[in-house]
Amino acid sequence: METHKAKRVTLADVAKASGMSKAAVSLILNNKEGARLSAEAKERVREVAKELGYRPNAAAQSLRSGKTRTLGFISDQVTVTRFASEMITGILRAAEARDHTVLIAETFGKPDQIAEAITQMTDRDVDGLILGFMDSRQRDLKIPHTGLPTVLVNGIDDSPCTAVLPNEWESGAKAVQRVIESGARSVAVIGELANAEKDPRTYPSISRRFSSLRGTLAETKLEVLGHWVLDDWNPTDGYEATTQLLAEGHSPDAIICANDRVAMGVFQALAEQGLTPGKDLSVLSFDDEIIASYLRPQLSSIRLPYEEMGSLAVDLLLDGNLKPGEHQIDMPLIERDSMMAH
Amino acid sequence: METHKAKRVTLADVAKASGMSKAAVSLILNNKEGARLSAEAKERVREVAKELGYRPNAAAQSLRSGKTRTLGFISDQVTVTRFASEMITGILRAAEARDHTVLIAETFGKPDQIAEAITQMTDRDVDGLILGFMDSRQRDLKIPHTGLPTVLVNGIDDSPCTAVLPNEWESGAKAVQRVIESGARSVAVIGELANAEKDPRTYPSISRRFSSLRGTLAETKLEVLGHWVLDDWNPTDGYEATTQLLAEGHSPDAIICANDRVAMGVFQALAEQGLTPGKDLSVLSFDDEIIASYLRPQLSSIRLPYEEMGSLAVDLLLDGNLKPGEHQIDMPLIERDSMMAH
DNA sequence: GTCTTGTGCTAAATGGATTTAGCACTTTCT
DNA sequence: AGAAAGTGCTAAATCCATTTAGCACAAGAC
Repeated sequence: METHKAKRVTLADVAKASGMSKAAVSLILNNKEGARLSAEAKERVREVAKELGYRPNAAAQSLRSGKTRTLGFISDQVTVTRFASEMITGILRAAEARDHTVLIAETFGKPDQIAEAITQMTDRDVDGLILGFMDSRQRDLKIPHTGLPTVLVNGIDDSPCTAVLPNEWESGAKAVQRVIESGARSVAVIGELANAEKDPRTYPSISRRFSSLRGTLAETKLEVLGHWVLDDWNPTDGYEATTQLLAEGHSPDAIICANDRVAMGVFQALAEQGLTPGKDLSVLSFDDEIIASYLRPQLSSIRLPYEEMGSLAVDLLLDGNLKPGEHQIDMPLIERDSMMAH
Repeated sequence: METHKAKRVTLADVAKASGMSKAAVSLILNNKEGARLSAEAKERVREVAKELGYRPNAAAQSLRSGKTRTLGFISDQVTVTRFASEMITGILRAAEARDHTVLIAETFGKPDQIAEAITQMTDRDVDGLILGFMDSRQRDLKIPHTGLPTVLVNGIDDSPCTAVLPNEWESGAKAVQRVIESGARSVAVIGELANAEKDPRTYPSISRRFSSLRGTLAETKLEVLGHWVLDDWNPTDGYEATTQLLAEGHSPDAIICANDRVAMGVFQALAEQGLTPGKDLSVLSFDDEIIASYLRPQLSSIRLPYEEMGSLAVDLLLDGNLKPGEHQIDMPLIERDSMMAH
C-alpha cells in the first residue's frame, strides 16, 4: 500500500487526478460560496481528495493567509501543581473544539524569560497568546507589547488587558456561608499570607480571598477564634498553627484553611488530639488540589476552576472578545466529608 | 515608534534597506559557508536586520525546507498526576535548548483519539512525535503508522519502536537494598496490582517493579510478612491493608509501598497505632509524587524520573537516534525521613 | 592579448494553497 | 440577429525564504 517514497499529496495532485485546476479544487474543498462549479465536479473532486488522502499543507496555508490556527500558551511553571495541567486541559479542549492547535512554552519561573518565550511564539506566528500564571506571587510581569491578541490567566498587569481570574470575592463569602450552615458558632481562619494585602497586584487571587473572608466574617455573629497569618502555606504551617490554637485552649466549631496543603497539616494536628473533621468539628479549605480527596476524611474544598479558566481564555481569544477587563469564574464548593452536616 | 500598520519586516525589506539582494541577505543571515560575500556587506546586512527587527517567517521557512523545528507531544492525560507536567517540563527544556518548539495535544484518555491527535500533528508537519503515556494501564495503543520519527515515553507497543522507560528492574532491587541497609529483618510489601503480571504489556512499568521486588526479596534473608495485592492504589487501600496487617499481629521492621498514595494510607494506619515511620519502623515508597514531601514525617521514595524521560525523548528524536529498543532511565532514591538510619 | 581562475553578487525557480481577474461558452432578452 | 446576462472553469499573482545557476568584473598565468 505504501508508496516507495512517502511524498505528501498536494493540491496539484488532486487537481491532476480529477482533471480540474488547482483553483477549482481549492474552491471546492473550502466550500467557497461565491464559486460557480458544477455539482458533478464538486463531487468528483471531493472523492478524489479523500481517495488520495489529501491534507492541506499548513505551512503553505499560513504563508498565504497569515493565520496559523495555532494558539500560544506560556506558563510560568508547569511543574509543581495540578493547576497548570488543568489549565492546559481546558485550553486544549476549547482549542480542539475550534480546530486550533496549541504551542507551549515555559519561563521556568524566571520572569525575564517571558520575552524569549513570546519571541518564540511570534516567530511561529501564533494567532493569539495565553499567559498563564500559576505562581500568584509573580510580580513585575514586564509583558512585552506584541501586536498579538493576548489573554492573561490568573494574573493582572498594569497595562489594560483582558484577564481571566477565579472569583475570589465570592469564594470567601461562600466559605463563610457554608460554615454558618454547618451550625458553627466559632471559627478559626488559618493561613492568611503576611504580605498579601500589602501588595494586591502581586497576589491578586489571595488578597481577594482574604478580603472577602474577613469582610463577610465581620457581618456575621460568628466568633472568630484565631486568624493565623503564615509566611507559607505548607502542611507544616497548618500543623503548627493548629497545634498552637488548641494548646491555647480554643476549640473552634469550624476551621477555614487557606488551601489544601494547610488543611493537611490541620488534619494531622487534629488527629493528634483525637479530633475528627466532619464529626467533632468542620474543616473547609480552598483550591481542591488532588490531596483533598486523599485525606481521611476527604476534605471539602472550594475549587480553583483552572480548567474553565483555560477554556474561557481560548474562547475570548478566538471570538476576538478582547476588551480590557476581568472575567471572573465561579469557584465551586466541592463537598466531601470534612464539614458537619448540621 | 510603532508604525501605524504593524506589518512584519520581511527579507525583502532588509534587502532593500541594505541595498543587497534577497539572496545575499539570506546567505548572510544564515551564515552559509560557501557564499562569497564581502565582510563589509555581511556587517551591513546584519546591522540593518537587527535595526529593522527582522525575524524570518516560520511558515515560509517550513514551506521551503519541509522542516518546522516543531515537535509534537501527545499525552493520554495531562490532568491527574504530576507526571505529565514533569514530562512536559523535560520536553520543553530539551526542545528549547535546541531551538525547537512544542505542539501539544491530548487524547483525554480515549485511545481512539490518538489517531485524531496524530492527524493534527502531521497536518502541522511536526518534525517528530513524542507519545507520552501517564496511565500505565493503557492497552491497545493502536498507534497509526505515520512516516514520522516517533518516541514512546512510558509505554511499549507491539510494533518495534523507540521507547523511553523508567528503570523499574533496578528500582525494586534498590528498594530492597535500602531496606536491608536500614537494619530491617522483616518487611511487608503493600500494593501489588492484581493483574499486572498477567499482562505486562498493559502495565510495563508496574509489572517490572514487582518482578524485581519479588526476585530480589527471594535472594535475601528478609522475612516477608505480607505481600498485599490491591485492586487500586489509593490511600484507602494502603490504610486498610496496613490496618489488617497490624491486626493480624505482624510488626514489620519495614514497609515497602507500591506508590506514595498507598504510603499515605499506610502512614494514617500507622499513626492510629501510635507508630511513627523513621522512628519505630521504616517506610519506603515509589514515584515521589508531591505528597511525599507533605507527609509527616516526609516520605522516602524512589522517584519516577519523568522530566529526564521527556528530555531524553527529545534528544533521541533530534539526534535521529531511533533504533527500535528501550532506553531505561535510572530511578533515584529520594531520601527523606521515613527510613530508619541503622 | 587571450585564457583561466577567483570574487562578489543577483535573477529566478521553488515549495503549496488561495484568490482575483477574466476567458469561452451557453442561454435569455429585446 | 445582436446584446446582455449567466455558467463553468482556469491562469497567474501572491505569501516569504532558500538555493542554484550563472553574470560581470578583476587579477594572475603564459
